[in-house]
Amino acid sequence: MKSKIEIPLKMKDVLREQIFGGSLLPLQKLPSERDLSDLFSITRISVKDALASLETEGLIYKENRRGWFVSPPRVEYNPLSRAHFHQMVTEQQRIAETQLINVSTIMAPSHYAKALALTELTEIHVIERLRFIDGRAVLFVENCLISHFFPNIISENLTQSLTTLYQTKYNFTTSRSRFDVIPAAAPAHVAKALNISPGQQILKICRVNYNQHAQIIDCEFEYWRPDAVMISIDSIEHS
Amino acid sequence: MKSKIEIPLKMKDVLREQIFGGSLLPLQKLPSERDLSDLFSITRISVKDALASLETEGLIYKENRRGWFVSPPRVEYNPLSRAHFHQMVTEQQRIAETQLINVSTIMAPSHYAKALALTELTEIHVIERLRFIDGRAVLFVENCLISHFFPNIISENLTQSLTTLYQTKYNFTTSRSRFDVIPAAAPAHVAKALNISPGQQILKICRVNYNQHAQIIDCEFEYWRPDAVMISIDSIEHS
DNA sequence: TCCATCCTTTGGACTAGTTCAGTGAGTTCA
DNA sequence: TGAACTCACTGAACTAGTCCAAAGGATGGA
Repeated sequence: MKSKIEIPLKMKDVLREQIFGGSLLPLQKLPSERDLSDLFSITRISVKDALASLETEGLIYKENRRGWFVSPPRVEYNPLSRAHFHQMVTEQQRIAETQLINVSTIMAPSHYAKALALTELTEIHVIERLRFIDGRAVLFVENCLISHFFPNIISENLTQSLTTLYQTKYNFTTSRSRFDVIPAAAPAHVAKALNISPGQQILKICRVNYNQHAQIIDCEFEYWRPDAVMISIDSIEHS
Repeated sequence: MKSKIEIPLKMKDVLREQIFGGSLLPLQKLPSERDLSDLFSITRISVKDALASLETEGLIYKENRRGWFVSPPRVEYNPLSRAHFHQMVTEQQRIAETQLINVSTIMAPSHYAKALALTELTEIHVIERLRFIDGRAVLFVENCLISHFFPNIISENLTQSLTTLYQTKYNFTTSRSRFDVIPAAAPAHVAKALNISPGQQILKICRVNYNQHAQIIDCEFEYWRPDAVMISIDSIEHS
């Protein structure tokens, strides 16, 4: 009975073809899982498997209890470049937005203390922001600033680039940065902000920035929707 | 009826605890899906969901029709560093092996031609290799060399570092490299070599290397098991 | 000793349903 | 006009099974 393995393959192929062929456009909604299961005469579990598979290919993405959508092209992101988010996105003819989610001032818990190489209790500001490309939430960012380096920063406009703020208001330039890229699962608070299910696959980037005096001044945790980005680095740009 | 959502969560929590607690050691096999479904009194579909979720956390991995295993710690990988695979792995107190899968000499098909910036029909060597860490296949690599730069290279020992070979035999040093990191799905030939199911999530790295005369001499496609690696880059190392 | 063959175990890929909980559009009402 | 409410629709999370194909250990014969 060949049909058992061929029908779900066919559904994947049909959708893939329509996406590449342009019948389904970026950000467009796919039919519901129930409708697809009727259309292709397969069970919803098979539909879900096929959709999940197209998702890991980066062709489609889902929003919690809203449905499945066609992924727009990836943005190219160079974590070593000085360009900030809005600049990078605009250069690629896309539209960037930033939304401030939360700001808090706390004593650094262990995972932040470790990233910042803190050896004693230190006060930090945690700034949580959500970033959009073409109206779609693709990136959740947590910035952790060692608070004594940045007096009164929390009363500034925190929707703009923090790097610019460091430079203009505190006279800090980023002389060095270190970062790790890790395929990971979305923590609950990130999943909520990005409107994905907790535990879903995301791309995590941990950055540590040093100022011109070789001091660690802040670190950043970025959580990207995995279909939205590609990391792109050229060694010639910083040699 | 709370039990419906709590039991699968419990299974995830139990396994996670045992992994972090050390009751389940790296490379150790988990009970079969059927056994887990009996042990926790949930269906195999729920077991599969929970296991898939632990997989995206990077805690476990599977091998085709063999079972689920506990993931060893990630290796740190700096694609910009000159260190080759064996050196990098050994420095991290792990054991590296390389296995030659296939070597062929062909006219560059479009996806290779694009990466190599070729404008006309050009002959290339394609070297496919499988890399192991602590006995586990974690990385599939395709190297594409523009053949006129490397006369007779295919009769060399291709299990060693190609970069070293470029230097000692052809007097080429890598002066610049460009690379992209993309969360992607495993193509069929990669899935087969890594013994994962086709379409499973992997981390793809595309590298292009330039020699000291600023010529593109080869490119490389790396396909990593996503739980096996973290990309780690420090801007100070190349400034 | 070696090698082919069998047989058990494994995940892979399905069918056919149910219940639950957010989303969001449309309706109601002060 | 605008805020609150309703309700159909969505994916999320399950249950309970079936059949298939590859992997690999056990078996047995040359």
